Amino acid sequence: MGEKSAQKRQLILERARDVFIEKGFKNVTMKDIVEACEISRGGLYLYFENTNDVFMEVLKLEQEDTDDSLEAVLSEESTVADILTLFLNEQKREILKKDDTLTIATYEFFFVNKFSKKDHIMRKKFELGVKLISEIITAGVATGEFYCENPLVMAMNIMFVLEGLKISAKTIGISEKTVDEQLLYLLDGLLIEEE
Amino acid sequence: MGEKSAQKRQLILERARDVFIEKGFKNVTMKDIVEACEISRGGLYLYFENTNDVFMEVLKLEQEDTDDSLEAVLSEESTVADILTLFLNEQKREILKKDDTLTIATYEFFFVNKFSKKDHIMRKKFELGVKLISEIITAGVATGEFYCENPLVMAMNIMFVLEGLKISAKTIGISEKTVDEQLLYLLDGLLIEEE
Amino acid sequence: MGEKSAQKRQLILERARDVFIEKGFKNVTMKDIVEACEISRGGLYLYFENTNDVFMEVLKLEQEDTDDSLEAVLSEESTVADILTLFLNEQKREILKKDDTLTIATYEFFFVNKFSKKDHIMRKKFELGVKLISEIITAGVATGEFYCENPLVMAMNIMFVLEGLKISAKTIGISEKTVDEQLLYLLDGLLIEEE
Amino acid sequence: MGEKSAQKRQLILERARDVFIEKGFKNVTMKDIVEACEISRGGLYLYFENTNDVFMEVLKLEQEDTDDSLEAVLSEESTVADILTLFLNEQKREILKKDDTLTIATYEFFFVNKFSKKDHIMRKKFELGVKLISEIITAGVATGEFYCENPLVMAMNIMFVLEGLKISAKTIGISEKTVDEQLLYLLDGLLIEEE
DNA sequence: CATGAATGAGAGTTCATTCAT
DNA sequence: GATGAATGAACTCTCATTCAT
Repeated sequence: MGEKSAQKRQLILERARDVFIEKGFKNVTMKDIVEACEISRGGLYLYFENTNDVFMEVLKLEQEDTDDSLEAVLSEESTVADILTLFLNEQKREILKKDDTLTIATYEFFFVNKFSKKDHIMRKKFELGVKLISEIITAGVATGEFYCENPLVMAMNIMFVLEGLKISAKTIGISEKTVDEQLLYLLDGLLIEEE
Repeated sequence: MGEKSAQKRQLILERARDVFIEKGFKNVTMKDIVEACEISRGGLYLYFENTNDVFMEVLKLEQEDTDDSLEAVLSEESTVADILTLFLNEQKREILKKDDTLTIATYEFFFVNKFSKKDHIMRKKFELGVKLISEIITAGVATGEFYCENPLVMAMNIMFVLEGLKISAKTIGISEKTVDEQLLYLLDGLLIEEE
Repeated sequence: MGEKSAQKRQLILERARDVFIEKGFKNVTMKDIVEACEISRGGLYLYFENTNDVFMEVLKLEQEDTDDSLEAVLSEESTVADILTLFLNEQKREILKKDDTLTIATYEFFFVNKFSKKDHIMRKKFELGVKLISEIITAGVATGEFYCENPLVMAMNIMFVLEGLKISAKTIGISEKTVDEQLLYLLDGLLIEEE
Repeated sequence: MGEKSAQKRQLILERARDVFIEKGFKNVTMKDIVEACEISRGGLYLYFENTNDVFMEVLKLEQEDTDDSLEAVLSEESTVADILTLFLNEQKREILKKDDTLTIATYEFFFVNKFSKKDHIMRKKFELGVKLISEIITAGVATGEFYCENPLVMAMNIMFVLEGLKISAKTIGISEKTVDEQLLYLLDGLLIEEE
């Protein structure tokens, strides 16, 4: 694929991303993407086989961006409590974001498409989150900022709560207050109680 | 609608339930339901307007069943810890159930269909769970079995974890061990630590 | 058919008439009529085979009413010019009536259904009109009120103008002023010019 | 839409015209047109949205043809009486044409579809007729061939008679003799009576 | 007579996918 | 590579009509 094609591919993915954000995954047709890209009907098929294919690639790009922003968080020097707060705030933003998320599309996609653990982008993201949090916790325990008996289980717990908040936000709806309450509750569970 | 029609309606809902379990929500067409029910194309429309309509009714039935089984749990006399364990085990079963859940269909349905808080079946179910758990906790605190500063927030926390486990089971996959770990973690957070 | 059935039949025709007025002929389904009559689906078929059948009967009733009102016009003693004016005003009302006419339904019906001259209700109505007008003209000529060389051709001419106005009102739309202008023009063609 | 598509569009309109002539407007389905054109079900939708859309375009083409033939009539040099006769004969032909007219379809179409005066093709055609006739009359009055006090009203009168004849031909049926009689009557009303 | 559930044909419409240019 | 016309499968939905009760 030449330089030019790569550019076109990129363009398609950007436009397709908007479509998935707007309509979720299952509601998006190849026609929708074609129209959003101002490309020819047959043209799209030169780059992607079907909406699954397109969405996978959109997701990969997305992941790269997330990784970058994660790194940014970690590169800042601060106390572990601060880092965790930063991370949780980032999550809060994503949970409450209304019209600019691939969340719904992503869920819909992985309901239907099954992958091996190795190739499972969503799973990887989850595991990365667990790893990050457990490392923060471990570090916090070391500095005496946190108290935690089993950092891994706790990290997973935090991730499940976040996941629970995310899906609830997209289904039953959730207030900012509730999110704050929950994040605070998580943090409180870690902090050494000062008596 | 006479007695007989009511029976047929019931039959349709049962068969439709199976279809939704198998295919989720978005993938189900009126044709699918017609075929599962061995009725005529037009026949289905005598009872339901569209798949939304059918699914709503399936969900209502489902809810009634859940309510009944919840009552069963509560009617048994036992310690609050036992009741909570019972409840969590029930949830565990639902989380790990493979091919007999409306979970995916339900998520798909509520991604797309928005309701007022009042009419939101899924939300009601969530709130019922919160209420149940917080009552158990409060009771447990009274008997001295549990320790908890804010039962409501904790109850919500438990529900979000459960929700997180449920969605994760249907997307990234989850092992029984992980579920057990998390449920135990929740329970541990409540029990008075014996030193 | 017993007394009771005759009543029901009558009711159906009245309700069906409203439906035809509202929707024309081609747009009306048996279902529409059933719903307007609050009768059972199969019930309608006990009285009428199809919408054609229903409409024919509606039209017959309608015709009887028209005949009665025509008679009323003629029974009043007055000059022929007055009678003609009365008749034309009656026509004007029908031409300009907006939402209470079978006009469109009637046209639609006779576009599709062909009858022998003998059974052609619409044709009979036309011929009745011609007969009436030509008699009035002849009478007017006798009294010296009118001038006319060929009353029959003129009567037909008047009927065609009326027909033209009626169809135009329902297709391209027509103002009251235009109708008045035309009716006056017709009358003027008959009156002896006073110099 | 390229050259080729334009050709196909044209083909569709021609075939569709035949269908409308045969079945009127309301009876024609997209399927009918598809079958008449030997294209695929979806193919037709590339060019037209629905039967309304198709019919509108058929009508526009038709109108262009009429305009051309009108011009032809006017370009011939002759007395105004001759021109009027020519015009009326053209109308006569259209009134009596049996199986090659869009008349019924057109009426059915405009019964149901309402337009603003500006966009009303049928109305425009009517107004064009009025204009043409009134110009002929005015010219005739100038040359002394005709006598007429109000050319516009008379022109409209002639158009309404023609309209009445047309609709009557399609509903109650009408003989050539009757048409001739009426056209002669119209002409006589214009000619200076030689005493 | 009367009901209304049930059937099945048929119309509308949308798209994934192909293919000649 | 790129285009976009064309196809045909699949779905939704509506009714005329029948028939057991």
